[in-house]
Amino acid sequence: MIARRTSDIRDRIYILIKKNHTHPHAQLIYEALKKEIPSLSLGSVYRNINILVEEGKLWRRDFGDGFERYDAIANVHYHFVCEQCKSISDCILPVQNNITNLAQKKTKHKINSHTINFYGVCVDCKNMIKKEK
Amino acid sequence: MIARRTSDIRDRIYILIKKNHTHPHAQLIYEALKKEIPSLSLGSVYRNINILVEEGKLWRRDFGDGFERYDAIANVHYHFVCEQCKSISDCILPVQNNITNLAQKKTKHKINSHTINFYGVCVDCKNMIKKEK
DNA sequence: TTACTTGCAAAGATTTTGCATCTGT
DNA sequence: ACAGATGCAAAATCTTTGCAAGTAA
Repeated sequence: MIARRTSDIRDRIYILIKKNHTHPHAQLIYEALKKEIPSLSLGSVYRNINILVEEGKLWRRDFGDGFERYDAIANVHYHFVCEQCKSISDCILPVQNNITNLAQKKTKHKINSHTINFYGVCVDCKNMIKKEK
Repeated sequence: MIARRTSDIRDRIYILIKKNHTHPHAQLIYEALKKEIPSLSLGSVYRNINILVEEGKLWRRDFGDGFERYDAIANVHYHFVCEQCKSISDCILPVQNNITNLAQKKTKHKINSHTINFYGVCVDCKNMIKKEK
């Protein structure tokens, strides 16, 4: 492993992703931190995110909207994706270990983990639709 | 809706995705069909895939490897992603409607559906590892 | 004939990378 | 001083799009 020096930028990126449960992508992280660190460059955001992923502090998540998004690994949790506004939010549910067991019985592949994404309409979009009626 | 004419290319793309359970991405579909239709262009593959998605015949799937992959909608099923070779295969398991119900109780968002991805090591990679030992 | 489809190449969008400079240790 | 970190811009990768030519109905 490469010896890492401390990096204020890297620390801030990690804290931001950890605190923010909307799983922001690189551009959004860049815009948020640019306010505090005007000299910040987008390349550094990408580079540091990749280092954090390598170090196992972040997980890359893809929700199919064309951006790489990230999860600060703390506890396993699932995700909700709004089909209207494409927003992503955490879905706190007990880890369904029985699903992994069930799947393991059906396949010869070795299963280590699983992710679940729920799709639907978020509260905000539901309210918006109500008002339009 | 736009009036669609028949298109041999579009038909072949649909059939290929339907038959092939590895969820190939555009470039792979292009390479496979190029053998049969030498004049084929990558742009047409992308355009036709998008039309099929619009028509509801395909679903876009993202497994986080930087490519858009596709599913010919027939029956709901889950996926297995090999962490080593990144291959994707179907994981046939009864639809876990209870999970959707469970999640619905925990959130105010309206949940319509869910996807599950299992991660681990596929049979081929397992065998490869065995041989190396 | 009309207007959808195609090939080609250029343009877009997101992410990575080379290089000179800066900085933590 | 050394090696990692940064800013900047160019490059790489995947996908979309404009345009002229081809073609199903």
